[in-house]
Amino acid sequence: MHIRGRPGELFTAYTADMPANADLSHIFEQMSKILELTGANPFRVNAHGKVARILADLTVDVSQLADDPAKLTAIDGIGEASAKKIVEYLKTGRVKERDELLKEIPKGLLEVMEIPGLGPKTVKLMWERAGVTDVETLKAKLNTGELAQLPRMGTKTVQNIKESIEFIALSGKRIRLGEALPVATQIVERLRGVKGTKQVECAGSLRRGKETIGDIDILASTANPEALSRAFQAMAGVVKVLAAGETKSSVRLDTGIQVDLRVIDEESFGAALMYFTGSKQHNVLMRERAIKKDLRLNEYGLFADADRETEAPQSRGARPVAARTEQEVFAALALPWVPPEIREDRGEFELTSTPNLIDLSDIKAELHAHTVASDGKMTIDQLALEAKARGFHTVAVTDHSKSSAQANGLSADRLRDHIQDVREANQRVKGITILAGSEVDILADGRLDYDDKLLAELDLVIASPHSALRQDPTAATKRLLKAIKHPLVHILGHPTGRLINRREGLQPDINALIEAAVECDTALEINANYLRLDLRDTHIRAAVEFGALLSINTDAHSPDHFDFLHYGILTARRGWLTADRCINAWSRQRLKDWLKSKR
DNA sequence: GCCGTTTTCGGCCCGACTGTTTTCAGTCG
Repeated sequence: MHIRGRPGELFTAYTADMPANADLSHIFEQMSKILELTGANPFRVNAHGKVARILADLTVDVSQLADDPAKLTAIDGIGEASAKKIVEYLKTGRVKERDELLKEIPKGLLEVMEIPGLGPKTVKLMWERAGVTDVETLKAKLNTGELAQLPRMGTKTVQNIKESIEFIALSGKRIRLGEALPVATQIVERLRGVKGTKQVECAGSLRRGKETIGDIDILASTANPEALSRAFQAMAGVVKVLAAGETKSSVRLDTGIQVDLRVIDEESFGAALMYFTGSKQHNVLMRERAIKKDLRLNEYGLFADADRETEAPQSRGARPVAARTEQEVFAALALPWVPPEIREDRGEFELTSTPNLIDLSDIKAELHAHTVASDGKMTIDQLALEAKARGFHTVAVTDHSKSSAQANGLSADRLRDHIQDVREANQRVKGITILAGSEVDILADGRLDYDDKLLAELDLVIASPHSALRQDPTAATKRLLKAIKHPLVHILGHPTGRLINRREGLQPDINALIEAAVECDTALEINANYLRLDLRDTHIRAAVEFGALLSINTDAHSPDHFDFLHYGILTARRGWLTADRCINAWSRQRLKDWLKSKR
């Protein structure tokens, strides 16, 4: 899935908020599930699931591609049949095949399939042989003992299903990056302290820096696997041990987070780290790549043995071609080392060298921070000293504007005084440049919250949406475009206003915003607060592709919020951002010149 | 259903763990 073009046309395609994309993705996902349940060809099931994923990742509105089916089939993974269904949906609002499929099963069964431990085979069996049609009938029949009569259905399985139902009722949602990473770091530290332990690393979607994660994956090598597994299962917060094998243990914490530990030989640590880091789709392509080279890739290494009829090579004592480090394995497959954050099957297999993605140490300026003047906890001086302690050359004071009354936004008069205070602080505090800025509300119609005369007095203007976050996409696009094109605006702050797991936010035509941002030399923010991560990874990728400037900011309200930068960096890396496109990584002078160019 | 630097047909990634079995199916990642 890698197509280039201009914004608004076909181009590398990555996620989006277009309703048609989301609807179609859901439809294909549903068809995949029903096909699986009715025992269709697994590859057909998989193909539908893949189309669902592609549609969810697309940044262009799929309806813009539908005038010519060739544009659709040009996308890797979408063939004639899927293209037809997409076109059918856009024309009629339905997909006939999906309607037919829905008639084949009780709708509640799809929900039953979501229960951990229950797959298509079991659900089908329970439906056909015990009359289970939804979660409610399942619950009832679990209690009557009726289900235990089914083949391969013992008391343990029944108990596990009961517990799984309770569990999804309690948690359900994926955990945010900023909530999972501190937990994982603590576990990794703890396991590193266990005697005999050699290496412990985080893998999975957490290592890839995804905005939300399903569970925490940890990899370790040790001279004493039993001790490590015991220590893992005995950790504070463990409420249930879900699995406890020789190489894999799995526990659930009181917070509802599931943590998996894999114990791996030192010799195959790299291969295993790669394998358990994923993504799934990236791994599939890596293994296919191995097969094409007459090699076989698994979590034990890359082996010179493509014969899948035989016993696994590691079981026969075969020596791997590469296994100890990820670098070795990538190199043996004629690939540069790919940073974990971009292992998503979004074009990484076309790389000829490791991209120089932005790093935490590149960031030299914080351009979005609040003080006690609005809703922050720091004084101007405290903010400046914290930024200085983080090694920054510049910090901007950007308190809220008057319409953000809930955040004690500054009236025009208060802002004038505040600017003066910042100027004085800039004289007083040595070793850092303090900019007088404002996070100005973008009103629902796109007007800004201060007049131009006042805005012109500021060194830096971030314009952000804070209200009317449910307006329709067309209005949202118009509103944000107006802010981007405003000659006094430097940065568009948290463009969609989304809150992960809590609020969808605006759904503007992101490509239109990017195009305008490039044209007007306005930077788009990557808000590093883990609740926001706005822009999101796929939007960043599109912005990077079209040469927009980006600004990674923590939106700090207190000193510890500076730590959010890590999440912003991970997200930026997922969007393939390099330091030269990020204004926070520029030198003091270059940044100053750029800010001046808008005055 | 999708795809093609040996293919328009015949393939499609790989292994661990659990619970039920007595040799393995189902699920998961």
